[in-house]
Amino acid sequence: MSRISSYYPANRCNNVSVCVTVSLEKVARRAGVSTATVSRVLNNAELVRKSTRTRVLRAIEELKYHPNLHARSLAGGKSKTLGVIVSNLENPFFFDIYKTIESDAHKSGYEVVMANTDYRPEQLVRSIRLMIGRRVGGLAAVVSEMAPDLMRVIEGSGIPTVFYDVGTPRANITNVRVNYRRGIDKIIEYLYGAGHRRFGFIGHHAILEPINERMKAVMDAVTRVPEIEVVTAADADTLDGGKQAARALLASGFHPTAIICVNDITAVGALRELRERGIRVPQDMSVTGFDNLKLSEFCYPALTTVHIPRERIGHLMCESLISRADKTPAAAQEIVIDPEFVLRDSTGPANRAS
Amino acid sequence: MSRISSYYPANRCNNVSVCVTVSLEKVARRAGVSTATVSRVLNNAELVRKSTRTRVLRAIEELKYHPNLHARSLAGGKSKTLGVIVSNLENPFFFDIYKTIESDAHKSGYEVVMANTDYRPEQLVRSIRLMIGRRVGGLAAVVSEMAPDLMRVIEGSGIPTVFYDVGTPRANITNVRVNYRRGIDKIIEYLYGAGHRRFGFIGHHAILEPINERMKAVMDAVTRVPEIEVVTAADADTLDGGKQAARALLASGFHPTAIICVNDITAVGALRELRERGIRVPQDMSVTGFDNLKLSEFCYPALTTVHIPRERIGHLMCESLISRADKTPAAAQEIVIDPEFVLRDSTGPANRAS
DNA sequence: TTGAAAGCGGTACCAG
DNA sequence: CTGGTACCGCTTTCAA
Repeated sequence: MSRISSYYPANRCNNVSVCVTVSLEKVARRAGVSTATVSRVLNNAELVRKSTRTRVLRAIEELKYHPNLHARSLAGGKSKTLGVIVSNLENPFFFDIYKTIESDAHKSGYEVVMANTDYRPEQLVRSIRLMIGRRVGGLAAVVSEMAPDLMRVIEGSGIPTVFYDVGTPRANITNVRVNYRRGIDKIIEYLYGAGHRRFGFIGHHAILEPINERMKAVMDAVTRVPEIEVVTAADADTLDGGKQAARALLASGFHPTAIICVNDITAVGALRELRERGIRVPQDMSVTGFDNLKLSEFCYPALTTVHIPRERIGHLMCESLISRADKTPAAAQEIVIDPEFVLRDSTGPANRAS
Repeated sequence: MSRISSYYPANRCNNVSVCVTVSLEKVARRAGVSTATVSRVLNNAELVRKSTRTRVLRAIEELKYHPNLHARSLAGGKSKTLGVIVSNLENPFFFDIYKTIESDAHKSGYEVVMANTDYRPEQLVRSIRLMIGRRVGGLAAVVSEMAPDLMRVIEGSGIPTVFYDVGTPRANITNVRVNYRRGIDKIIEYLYGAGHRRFGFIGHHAILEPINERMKAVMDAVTRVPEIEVVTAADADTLDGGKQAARALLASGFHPTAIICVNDITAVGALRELRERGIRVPQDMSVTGFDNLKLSEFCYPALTTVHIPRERIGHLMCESLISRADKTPAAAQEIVIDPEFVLRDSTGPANRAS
């Protein structure tokens, strides 16, 4: 139930439009100076006589003047704005990177505009166009999806860009990526050592393509060590998705002793499904995550996972952008990060009885 | 360790700047038409002869033309952009509302720009100025903090605005709020009925002010029922914050039988602290959350909490904005939502032994 | 130190 | 249907 009460009659809009269009010119007129002077006060305050400045400032105050940013960047030609595109801000993995970029950008006097794609390629394209249209000074794409000839569009725009996870280096495009294979290998190595031979792999739709590195790393392990068996399942990159995927996996008839999840979020979802079925972790089943989110310490049992340094990634991406945007010509490059294994409570020796 | 490899020498930037400034005019010239015609093709495609349009479209394609959105909104005067400001996007509570607004906005042809304040009033002010500067067509503020005379600035801007949680209705400002008191009362009522008399209350810094409704509701309960005792603690609105607050609470010497948390995130943090100390939930201690995040079902034990309909709130906020932005003059109003109690596994009878 | 004026890249109205 | 053109609000020479 909700209560709705009107506070103002619908037609009480008289004095609102007063301030609808306060332009530089009006401020100038009120202060008895030219628009150029007002502009100077707003920017290089030095070049204006103090008394004049005070007068202008007062006019700005009285008129509640807010400069039109569109006009500003149109006239100025420069941007001081970075665009950040992420696949799924709901997953703290992306949020942590986003937040670091934003924070660094602010420190350098940049504004940030964000776009979320929900892993949808059309949305990615849309967002890229939007960012180009806004003439951002740099573009960071933390996405797992890709769209045909997107790279060419970006290259054509000439905007300094940095991709995480996907894409290839180009003239104006730098790439940051994590060596997921190494991470997966470390997990399998550990589990194998603990006696596990039958693995379940839980991905999410965007990562399911056989081209994906994490997926491939798992499948390659099977090829390498014949005694290993793997069955995979995938659903959305959410808690629910992980739960559903686990359910599908367990319904397949295959009986893994360990479930390797593509990330911590889906792992927490899987934990829930196991708990509901009375399958104990790690006694009956081992579960691993990936990312080392804060949540992986707070869930129960705490997740064995692989640490991906999200802050470091954010710093690298932002720095790459700003250094190029500020005309310090740097080479486009590729940066690869090695992840580290983190042992917690969700894994243990294989339960041979099962 | 990370490997860094350069793919391109630093000075290979020759053909990049080719496309740096493709304007309407260049497209027009290439297509052999006027800028007005190109503009028409981009907007009211109907009014242009098909052959002409094809020619223009081809020129756009060849030049990789992307309209400058700043110029567009400057000339057009209108915005088709909504601003959304939130306190802490890291908390899914805010994200869920944000996502709903964004989705609804897109359906109505609006773009969305987001700003995160981290509960900092200065950041709130900064963000509001930014949104006004961008001349957004509507502004949604999902924030718990407030800054002096902020409401006046917004009212002065004339931008259709909707606040969640804070603020008061004005000429152009609508308010949506949840009756937190009712939610807290339901929790206390349930716990009291289960025999609990000594409560701990965990807030977060932004909510700690005694003016805050949730805080007050708890304190009022104490006044109403003399046998109830409450001790409060607060930290950040994060998993860690909840954990720290729980630790502080338990270190105070006071021995509650139930801990009421301001929201689910801090509750999950508190659960972790209790687990580390070997305090069983709910046998030794009951814990409640607030918000009914997805996470509250997936944590262990699943949280007893209060449901806040975040999607509904998002819909309401967005609709309020768009209806006003599209010149359907609607009254500014206040909308109050009643939350519902959700019983799960983190609460039980008071443990009289403790 | 300050003002006048030429754009920045579009939109939209008015003629043709 | 299409072209010419007057702005939109601000920055930035160039002169004064």
